[in-house]
Amino acid sequence: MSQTTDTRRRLVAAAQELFAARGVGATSPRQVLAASGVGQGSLYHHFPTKHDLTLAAVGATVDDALTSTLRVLAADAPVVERVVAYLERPRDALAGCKVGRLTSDQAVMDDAEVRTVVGLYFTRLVDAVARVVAESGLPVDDARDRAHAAVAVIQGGYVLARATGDPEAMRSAVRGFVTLLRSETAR
Amino acid sequence: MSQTTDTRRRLVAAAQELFAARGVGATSPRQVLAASGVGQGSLYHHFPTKHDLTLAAVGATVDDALTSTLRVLAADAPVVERVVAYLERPRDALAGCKVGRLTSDQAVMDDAEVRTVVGLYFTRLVDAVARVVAESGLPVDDARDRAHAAVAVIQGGYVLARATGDPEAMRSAVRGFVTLLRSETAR
DNA sequence: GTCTATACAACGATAGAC
DNA sequence: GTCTATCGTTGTATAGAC
Repeated sequence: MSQTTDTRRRLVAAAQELFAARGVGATSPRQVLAASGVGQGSLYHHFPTKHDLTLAAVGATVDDALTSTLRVLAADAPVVERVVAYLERPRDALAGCKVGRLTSDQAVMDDAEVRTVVGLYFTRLVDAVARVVAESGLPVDDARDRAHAAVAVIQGGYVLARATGDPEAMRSAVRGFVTLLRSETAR
Repeated sequence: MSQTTDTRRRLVAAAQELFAARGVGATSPRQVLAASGVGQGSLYHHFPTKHDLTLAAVGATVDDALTSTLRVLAADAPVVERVVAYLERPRDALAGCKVGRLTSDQAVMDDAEVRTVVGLYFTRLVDAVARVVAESGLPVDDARDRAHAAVAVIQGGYVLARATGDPEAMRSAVRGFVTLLRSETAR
């Protein structure tokens, strides 16, 4: 593995962490430098502008998140339980969703390319959940509505937990939704 | 009405608009000046620091939002329909929630006083929805879970709509949740 | 209370030596 | 590919006249 590649990775990894903790707009290239331990010249060699660094870091974060979520949804279990497994997955509620938080980050929304990457994450996530729900035999449109609601409960759970400073808010929202989901199935 | 009060109001109104459109961290005192038409000296006379201006503007936005939502929840209708009325309320989904978006705004989360105001908004909102749900006779804990889920669906709906650039994502999430809510009631 | 002018740090980015 | 030094701009805030 070349040194080039290694430096690049350290920069991207440092950017991913800082973006997750403080957002893109509130993170400066200088902070990424300090966190990664590389020099200023190196950063601008690998990533000429902040846009380039942001695209690489957000792209990596989106890939990681999608991969691990799709694995949970593909488990060998009844349809409802696979959706419930997604919903009840352990999460750092107070940290917020690494991807979802970017939708109110002006530095992201002002950058068409990065915004597209964030949009694709949610499109694919909702599609994956909808496919699972549709296995139950529910009409496709209804399955998509359920999928949107499920993903929204998680994203909103993050907002509630962060706003109140209480991770229990996320768990309460999930419990409320799962109860409704199961009560329907049990009918 | 004194000129002092009027200048103050124009500053707060301009700050509210800019904060709603671009967030607190991404809005500078200079932009507030330009939008309000007042001079630099005036701003710093009424609000010595950005913190002071932020607290006033966010406080006003929270008050407005809470007041109008509580009115919807107090309508004269069956319990489930009052919750549905809150859920189906017309919203500018692509703009995001003026309050919810602040939970991923670093300038807000770094300011303990402002953060508290945002937290209280959601605490009160969830409490209000939970009280309505509890009128149905559901145990209090279950009512609170439903309320958290309902508010989360809306907040998550904003995230989905903004991420995908499609307001239909919010409507789909709401439809999915309302269907589950009504199916339970109809049992 | 409001104005103009200014201070000082941090921002994103570039220059040019090695 | 990486370094140190520096650029021009904007951020938040202050000074002092009116």
